[in-house]
Amino acid sequence: MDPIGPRLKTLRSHHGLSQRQLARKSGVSNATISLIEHGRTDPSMGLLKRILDAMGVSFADFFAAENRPPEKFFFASDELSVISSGPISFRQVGSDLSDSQLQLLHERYQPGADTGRSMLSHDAEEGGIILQGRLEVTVGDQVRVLSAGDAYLFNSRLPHRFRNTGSEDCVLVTVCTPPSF
Amino acid sequence: MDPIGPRLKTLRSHHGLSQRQLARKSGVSNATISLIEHGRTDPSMGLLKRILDAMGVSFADFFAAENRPPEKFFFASDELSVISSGPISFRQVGSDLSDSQLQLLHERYQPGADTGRSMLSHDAEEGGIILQGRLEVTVGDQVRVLSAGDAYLFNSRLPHRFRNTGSEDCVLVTVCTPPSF
DNA sequence: AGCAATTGTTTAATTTAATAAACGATTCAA
DNA sequence: TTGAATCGTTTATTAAATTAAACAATTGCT
Repeated sequence: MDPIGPRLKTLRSHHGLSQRQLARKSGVSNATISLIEHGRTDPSMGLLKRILDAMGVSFADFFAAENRPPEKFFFASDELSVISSGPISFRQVGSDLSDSQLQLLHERYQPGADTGRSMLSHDAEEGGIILQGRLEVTVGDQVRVLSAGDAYLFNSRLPHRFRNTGSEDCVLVTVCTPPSF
Repeated sequence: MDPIGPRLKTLRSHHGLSQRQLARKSGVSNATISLIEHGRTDPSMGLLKRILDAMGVSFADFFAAENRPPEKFFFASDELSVISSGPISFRQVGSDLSDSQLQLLHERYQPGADTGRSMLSHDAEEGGIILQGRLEVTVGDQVRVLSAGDAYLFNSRLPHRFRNTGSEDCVLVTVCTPPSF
């Protein structure tokens, strides 16, 4: 496993707590916290949970991300990578999302553009906000035409479809977690 | 967290393994596996990891929160819930995100609006695309002024700040996973 | 200066987890 | 009906985590 000691230490300092303060809040001895942070002991799950609880962090949160921060934070408009062209164009924020949990896209649907029905098996979640034009969105057995300012949010396991039934381009910002491609 | 014993037991049977088979694969005694499944012992992290490794399951997977799909998928423009008003206004897609991994916002910064420095302790990731106006974004020790079409993407653990240094409103779509509030 | 209250670390003692081995209960084959 | 092999559980022993207490170093207050 990866060193949880340093992770715990930075988490503690981010909360502005000393080893002894955290020890009091969690009911764990300060010695144990020191030993864990230095990797000199293999803490039990129950003990680790008491420590994380004291800082309001769940196991899911703590183990969720071993993803290092991306070195590139800002993207000029012309730096957005074009993923696909044709009747539907995607402009993605960031080029390599292998370390990222977030896929942010600027999309444009030409009149008549249609994704077709897609059923994604992986457990993801996606949403979007319409900026311009109209878009017909199908999720499960529900269908709705959204226009500028409207939005959607659903679990990607559900079958879904996007279609521009209007006569003008439809522009929207979408997001997916984790990235779908 | 919830009792890991029953969860581990169902995971094991789902993999078609007996206690002893799993014991051999993981290098852990079968007695220990029985004790864990019955909650009669508090396993150490290293031990639990060996068991999960034998089944190809990561901590993140094991503790990943089971998120049920939201029953509401579509949101009309005037249904976006206004989270905060003042110099910065947030319009959020969805009202209750407790089951969601995705927080999608339509934001408007008035001239001079400033979030101040914020250091979030939870491990999240956030991004956004500028639609209108200009916004000064600070991440770590980097600063950049973004304008329409530009974007950002970073890990929320890093200290960051948003500021509208221009003379007109700045409009953007942002996303955060998991939700920050 | 000094005293008091912190900080993080280390060590001996204690509590607890982890193992090896035995247990009774099944199943299947001879 | 045996015997062998498996299953999950329980117990005595061993190994390791956890603690309490003392350690040296630092900070702030008088």
